[in-house]
Amino acid sequence: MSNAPVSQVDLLAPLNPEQRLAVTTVDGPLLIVAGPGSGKTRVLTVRIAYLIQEHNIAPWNILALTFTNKAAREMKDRIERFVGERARWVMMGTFHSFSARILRQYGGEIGIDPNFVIYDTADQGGVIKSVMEELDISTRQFNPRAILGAISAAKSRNIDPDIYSRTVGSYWEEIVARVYPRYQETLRRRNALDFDDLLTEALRLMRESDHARRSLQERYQYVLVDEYQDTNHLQYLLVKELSQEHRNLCVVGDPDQSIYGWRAADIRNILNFKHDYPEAQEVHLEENYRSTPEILSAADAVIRENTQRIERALRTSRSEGAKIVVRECLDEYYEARFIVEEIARLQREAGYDGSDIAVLYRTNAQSRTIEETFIRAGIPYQLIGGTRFYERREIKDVMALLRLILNPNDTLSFERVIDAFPLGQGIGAKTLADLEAWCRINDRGLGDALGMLGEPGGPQVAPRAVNLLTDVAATLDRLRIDVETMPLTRFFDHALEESGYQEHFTSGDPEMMERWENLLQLRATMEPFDLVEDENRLMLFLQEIALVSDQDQIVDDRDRVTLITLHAVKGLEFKVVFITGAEDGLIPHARSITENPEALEEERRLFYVGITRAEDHLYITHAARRSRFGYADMSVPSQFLAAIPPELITDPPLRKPSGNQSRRRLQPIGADQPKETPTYEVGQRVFHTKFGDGIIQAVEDKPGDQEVVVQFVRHGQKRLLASFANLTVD
DNA sequence: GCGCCCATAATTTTT
DNA sequence: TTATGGGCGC
Repeated sequence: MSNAPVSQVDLLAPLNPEQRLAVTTVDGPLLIVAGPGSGKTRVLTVRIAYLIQEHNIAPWNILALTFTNKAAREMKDRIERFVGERARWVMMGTFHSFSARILRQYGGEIGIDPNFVIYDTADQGGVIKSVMEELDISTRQFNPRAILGAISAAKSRNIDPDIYSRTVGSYWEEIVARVYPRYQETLRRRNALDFDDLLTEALRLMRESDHARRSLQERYQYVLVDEYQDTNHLQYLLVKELSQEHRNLCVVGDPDQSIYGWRAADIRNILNFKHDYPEAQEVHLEENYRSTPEILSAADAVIRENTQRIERALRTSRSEGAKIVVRECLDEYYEARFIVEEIARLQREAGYDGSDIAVLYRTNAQSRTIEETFIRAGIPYQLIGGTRFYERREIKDVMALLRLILNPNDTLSFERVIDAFPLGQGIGAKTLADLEAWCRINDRGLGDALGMLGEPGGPQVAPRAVNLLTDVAATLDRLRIDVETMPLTRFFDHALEESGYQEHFTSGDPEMMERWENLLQLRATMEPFDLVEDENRLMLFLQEIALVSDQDQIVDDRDRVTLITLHAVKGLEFKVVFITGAEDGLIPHARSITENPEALEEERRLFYVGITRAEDHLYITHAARRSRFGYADMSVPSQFLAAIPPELITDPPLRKPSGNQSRRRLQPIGADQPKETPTYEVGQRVFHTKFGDGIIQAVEDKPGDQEVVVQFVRHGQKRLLASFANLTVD
């Protein structure tokens, strides 16, 4: 790409007046309230290009914080199209990856070893459990996950263990107050930071290191924050610190799309922006380029029910489209089949690709039935989130080894390696507990413990264990030297060999072969790092893995339908969207119905986010009966559905007043499942709501269904699935 | 120290 | 219905 300057006119030409204002209001704090589909990403990218191009701001003086790394990457690509390679120097990333970056760079100034590892939720759970054990708190009586949640909530509000212990008001909080400080100490000894720590420590860095604060504040002349409605208090404080010097802070968000209150996102950050920055200007983007009027009106009708919001009027630039299909299904299997059949029809009749379609659900558990049905029907899909790739056992094992090589104090990874690798044969829980006890008493890391084995003052373990551990330590030390000299993928092979892990995969057992395939996939993600000359390539690799978001894992594949939660789908758009499980108890989730009204409003916003992802077609399905833990439970349609004006919803399937019962009619709850599909025969005269009158040319039996070929009077020949075609026999 | 078996809890949502 | 974890025997 050439660096030929693009004129201001070119940059701004495709923008509407509101968008233009959002781009050209350059100095001072700016709040952009961007409705769904209002071209927010375009505004952000043009704004950055504009700063570089028209205001001669150096790219490295611009910081843009996004919600996912994928969003950052895409924005960078788009900026590059405007300003060329210079775009690479814009600092872009998520709050977490940016924080990790500045901590690696300046962390030493506040006592953080730059080789820290990042602990994910599962790692955190492990630490909590071991701390609870140490404190003799029963993990059966107190749910470790709940304790972790309480600690995380405290951290997100910048409440440290000291402050927390002073505000304890219940027995439960007392338990948390005992675990919290020990948890933090354990992480520190292990040179590990959890997700929240990345933010708390980055903030501490800004506050406690004059050098870091000055460097960063001076550097970032322009700070942009996307999805501002979902930032938490820490992120708010961090942004405030970063933008202090130049005060060119531009935040973009939509209060109606705030859906992360449960993880301490504070909607007040955006609502109070003008209060916090009195000189701030405000621009609203209200023209929607994404959805049909039907979809936008439905979304608007739903969100209007919320009381805690700022009224606004969204406009659509699109012309009328299809009505919204709201469909009751007998149970989740019928729901999945309905989706499968409708997708087949859309692809056949409207030419949509799989990648134009998304199926949304409230809980990951719902994806299973849908997946199974898709597999049987041969519909390619990609599942986002759920049981994640990096949570598979073999992946976690190998990652533990890699992390241990980077950070000798990572006890958690060490324990996993000892348990899972032939290398650790003969070393048991007792020995590991002894090591940990020594670390705790002496306030030293695992690396020291292994180094002082057998020495006076060293860890007290059985003599046999000393020998075994010495061998392990020696192997790890050798690997730490090897990693310096080998490309990462070669090191991967080498480490698996040396640690004996490779042995698991020589049997030819199909399950093990599948696990091996997964490992090869992990190896493949390392390949780009082979080109990295930086001696920190292992660290960079591990960090990238630790901070991938669900959305980051989406691949571009024309054929594949996306299966994704309502939360993870934020910021994305699809031509066709199915919102499934629109039942009370799921959306809104049972947990939020009983809680405070604010939780219910957040659920409604979540539903709103789902609706507004759709461009052309929106389907909302709900089941009359759904199984939970193997029991079938009756469900009622989501209370949110009532808000959608009936005229936006398709008429119920056409039925003749007499005679042939339409098989599409919902069976009364509790009735037997309809076993037979109505049978169509060649030569029958039929009526289709869209194609009109026709005559059946051919019938092909399918499992549980029929495929019919119909010659329509006005629309020619169509091949239709009987269960979907909405055919009425004359 | 290791492996098997049975009881029991679990499903909100994620960086 | 599935995943985990504790208990127990070797």
